[in-house]
Amino acid sequence: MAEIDDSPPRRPTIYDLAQIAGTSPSAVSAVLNGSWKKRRISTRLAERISRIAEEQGYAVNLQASMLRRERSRIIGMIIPKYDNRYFGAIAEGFEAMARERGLFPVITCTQRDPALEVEAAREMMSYQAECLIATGATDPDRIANICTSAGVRSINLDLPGTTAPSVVSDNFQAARDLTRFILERIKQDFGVLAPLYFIGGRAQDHNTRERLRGFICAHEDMGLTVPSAYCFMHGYSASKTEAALAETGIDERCGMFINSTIALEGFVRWFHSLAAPPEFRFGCFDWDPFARFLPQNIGMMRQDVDTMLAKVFEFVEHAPSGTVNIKIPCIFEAANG
Amino acid sequence: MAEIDDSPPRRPTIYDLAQIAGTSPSAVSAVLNGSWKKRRISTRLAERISRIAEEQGYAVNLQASMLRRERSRIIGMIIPKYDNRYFGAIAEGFEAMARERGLFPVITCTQRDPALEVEAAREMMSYQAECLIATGATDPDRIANICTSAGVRSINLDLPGTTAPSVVSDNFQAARDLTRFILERIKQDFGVLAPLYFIGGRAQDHNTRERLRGFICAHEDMGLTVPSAYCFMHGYSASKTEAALAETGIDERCGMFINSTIALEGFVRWFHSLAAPPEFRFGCFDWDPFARFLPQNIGMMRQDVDTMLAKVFEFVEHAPSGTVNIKIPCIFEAANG
DNA sequence: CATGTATGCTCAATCGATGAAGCAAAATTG
DNA sequence: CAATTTTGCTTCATCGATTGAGCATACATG
Repeated sequence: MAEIDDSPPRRPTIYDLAQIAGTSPSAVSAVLNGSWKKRRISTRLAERISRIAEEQGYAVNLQASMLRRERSRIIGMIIPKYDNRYFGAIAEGFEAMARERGLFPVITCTQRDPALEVEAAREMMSYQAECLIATGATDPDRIANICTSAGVRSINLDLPGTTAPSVVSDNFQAARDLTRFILERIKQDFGVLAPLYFIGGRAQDHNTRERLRGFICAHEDMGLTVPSAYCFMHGYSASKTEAALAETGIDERCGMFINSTIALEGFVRWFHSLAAPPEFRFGCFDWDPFARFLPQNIGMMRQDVDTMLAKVFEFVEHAPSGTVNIKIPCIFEAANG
Repeated sequence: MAEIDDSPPRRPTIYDLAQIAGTSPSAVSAVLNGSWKKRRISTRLAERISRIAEEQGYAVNLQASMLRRERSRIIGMIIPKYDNRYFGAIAEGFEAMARERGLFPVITCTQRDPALEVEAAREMMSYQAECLIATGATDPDRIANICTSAGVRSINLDLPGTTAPSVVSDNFQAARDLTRFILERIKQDFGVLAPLYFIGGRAQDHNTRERLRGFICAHEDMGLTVPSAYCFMHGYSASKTEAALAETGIDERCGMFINSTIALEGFVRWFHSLAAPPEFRFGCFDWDPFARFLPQNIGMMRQDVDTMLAKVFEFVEHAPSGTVNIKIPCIFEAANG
């Protein structure tokens, strides 16, 4: 069948609209970007142009517009994963808050891969992002340097850096509180006061270190010492956590501090693979709506995403002077497990 | 303190690099975008320019580059939420597969808000996206029209439309299988063959309708009729599902088909709010690593995200002729609950 | 009626990268 | 050695929107 070449009704430009309206491209531009009042275009012409733009299905070419303008209004974010509620909430909240402020959010997920993080940061620079939020970056200062040398501001979220302002959870305090809660609970339920296991995270990771510090501190508060063999830090991986637990004999009737929901996935997989699942009590740093109801779960430490993002956007609007590292308290939620 | 104005080491352009290298902007451009072999630039000059670009921290201005080029290589996706594993996996997989193919993925989350969906689609057009994937759109044809009138291809994912090619789960078959599995299980565990409750989703929603059809069909297969009062479809909202369940008296020892993880959130909240939680068996359409281990959960129907995305990218590369609607089988995973 | 000012537009340069066309010098060929 | 080809670059128009400057015309003022 012979096709008629109606194929490329190419996206209309302001030149096309100007032609149709019998006016100049600059009038069209002014009308469509809202500067027409200031540029003394008559209401009559403005309405006509708007109507024609509508009819023609005109959409501004942001590439051209941003090239000419000084500001792109793009705000970038890199984030490790979308596989848990914490990062999911950060991504959703970030988009919503950016839009509220008339900014264009662009998020890229970097799989905790340092090379991808760097690549993504460079990509954001190329998009002329005005500001980049580095969430949970493996090397925040590296990202901050990339931004600085492009004249772009950056803010660290979740994991702090030393070059750019940072907004993180108060990991130490929250871990200390959660640990105390678990210790008290095993004493109450099992009648023993014994050290907990610490499961998940990376030993080099700032947040893990802070939480481990709070964990150990809460033990000391109660006169306990944590044997180093009680700490399982095999990265943010369910499978590695599961494998590590499977290799070790863990006593019945003890307590565990699970350092992330991803580690919790490994933990529950291991737990349910056991022929005779033992009695435990665990608490988890980070929140999940289903994990809440898992048997033996006694509480989750939920990070306060809304407050963290509010702080981030404060910094977006007024860059703080000097190196700041804001710590946001977490919200403890007793579980029903 | 008097600040020295070293402030704007403005982002260097190819003109700046050309100046430094004592060459022309087009040579710089050719070297930096890889077309220099073809444009007969000497290796010597190419190396010098590359070094200078490196030193100066040059990053191409994609706005300018894309304006000039014919192709943007941007591929857009709109997605409702990031609050469950299904959409999370889609987002992560989409980004990875797009990058593998040398495309720039841009994802926007639209909160199941039809107005936001339209706004986001228009924004993608303005970014000169070459293709838009509409995931779980409330009105896929609306989005497809916006794309078509901008000369952009679109593909529906998760929810089908009539104008653009669609890739969805085989909701009917998977719902039928899941329903049969639950029915058999309650017969085995409770010794009764009784209709199940259907919980979650929207009655107007295509996927819900298909699943309901499979649900009813599986009942008929076993000689059962589903009372209409057994269906609770209060949207994709945990709170509304919870509230609806709280208002109704549901018998002990029965089975339920939960139509999404978000409905499951409402269900478990309701369940755990009861003074004396009754004996149930439930299965859930969609998968979650923790929900898997919830007591009384007997199985989850996991959507095959990798296969769905593979199909989507097939369509991205070779647009299918005519209206196609590909149905991808789901993967049943028996639960340990 | 000359002068001033407000109105309603248009012109043209510009943002940074790209690539077709062109040009000079070097290398090859007959 | 003249003619041709190859090499290695540069020039310049272009993508679409923006915006400072400018230019008629209409209107108001002294």
